[in-house]
Amino acid sequence: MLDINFIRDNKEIIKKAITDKGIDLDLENLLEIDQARRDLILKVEELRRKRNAAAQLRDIEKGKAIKQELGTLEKELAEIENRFKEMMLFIPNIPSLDSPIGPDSLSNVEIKKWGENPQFSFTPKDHVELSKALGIVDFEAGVKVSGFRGYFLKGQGALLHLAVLNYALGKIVKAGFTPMIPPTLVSERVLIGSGHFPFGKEGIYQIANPGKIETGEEIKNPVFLVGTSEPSLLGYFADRTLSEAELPIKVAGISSCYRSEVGDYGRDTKGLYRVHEFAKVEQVVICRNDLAESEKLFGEIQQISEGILQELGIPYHVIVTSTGDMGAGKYQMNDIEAWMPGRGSYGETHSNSNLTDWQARRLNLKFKDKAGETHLCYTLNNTVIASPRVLIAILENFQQEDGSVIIPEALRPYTGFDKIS
RNA sequence: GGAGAGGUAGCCAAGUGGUCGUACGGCGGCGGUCUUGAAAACCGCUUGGGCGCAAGUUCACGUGGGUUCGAAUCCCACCCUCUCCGCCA
Repeated sequence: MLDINFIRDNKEIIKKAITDKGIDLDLENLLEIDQARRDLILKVEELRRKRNAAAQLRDIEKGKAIKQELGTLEKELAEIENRFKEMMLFIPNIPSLDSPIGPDSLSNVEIKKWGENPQFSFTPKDHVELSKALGIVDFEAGVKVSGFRGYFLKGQGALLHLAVLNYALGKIVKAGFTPMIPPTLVSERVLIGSGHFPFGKEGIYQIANPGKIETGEEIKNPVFLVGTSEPSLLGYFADRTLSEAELPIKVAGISSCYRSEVGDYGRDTKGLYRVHEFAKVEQVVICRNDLAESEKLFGEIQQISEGILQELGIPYHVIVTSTGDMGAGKYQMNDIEAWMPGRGSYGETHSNSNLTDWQARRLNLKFKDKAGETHLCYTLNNTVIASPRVLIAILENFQQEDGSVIIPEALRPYTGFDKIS
């Protein structure tokens, strides 16, 4: 969401953003509705003024007449206001000038490569083969218990999963972030706030109350499972006016994440790459409405994530996400993709985003500056680590000829073992 | 799940159909007087959104409806908090 005044004054910029991001939105129609809305507001307010005056004078006759007219117009205004708000939710953020313009991920641009991809003197296995042989993942049982894309981590697999998360959490806390264990069951409001709604609605699980469904009752306050702790962490600060002195706020959420992946039925159907349920440590930053500062923080949280892969010794590259691939709310987005020998390609493990004030406007998240004026905050978020996806990179990159896997040094204090065999 | 109480500004809290959400009072915060400095005392200032070039106007007392010329106040639904009971990791 953007400021309607800004939209009115910058039609061409908005139109370009809509096109570049591939959003289905008729800006001219929105502006017409906006105009009609404002005309109506003038009329309604004038009538309300008269109504208030008549009531003050106890002029019952006049009051009754105004009430009639006002009722009709207020109903009309409410309808148009709703349509306006709905459309406003679809207004995308303006992408940064550095972002490549293109419709999809094919237009993403690699800007950095780190590490050397391992050269194997034997035929390397993929993580599915490896983990089955090592007995650390059970896909069949996962499907039996949970359905498609279900999995069990067991033994050293379960320990490695927890080790990775604990290691990452330790790192992010050391970097000055406040660790948070947020709700994963959230209201619609926070998902609209983060921008996951209305765009990615089908990707989010809704929790139904079966009793209510069966009796045909309407679910008044639906709840949803988050796909990342980002909405929860942002929701924590919704409707607040922070003081400039406490910014930037840095928090890290550790949570389960749930994704229906309905748009990706046929993709990555094997293994741990695309699962319905995983765990993630996520970093969220809230800062002043200063573009330069937000870009600096964007770099900082990028470094934290890259530092983790470097310490683990996992080769990766960084890509700048194109306008069509970054999502409506984003000003800028970088993905980190780790080298996954089993795929013979990189696979996304981290996603870093600067949303400027797009989320803050939806969330009503503000700060008061030293002069006492209030402004919207800027928000950013980036993955610290997501498991089990990162396990793919660990298993496949550090596999040995005998099928065992060497654990990166940095993880050993957390696993308690240096090898899976 | 049952019974009861409640939701008003940063916090506590008054207001229960007609001068005001320009919201009693208190705390906190900010500024000032006094003081060598501080404390205390005293004085003053302290909600946000929309529309409008402006003057101004309108909205907001948990949320959404309704009754009324007029609603924080009456009615309905929903959400949330607290207390007690029940169940429970």
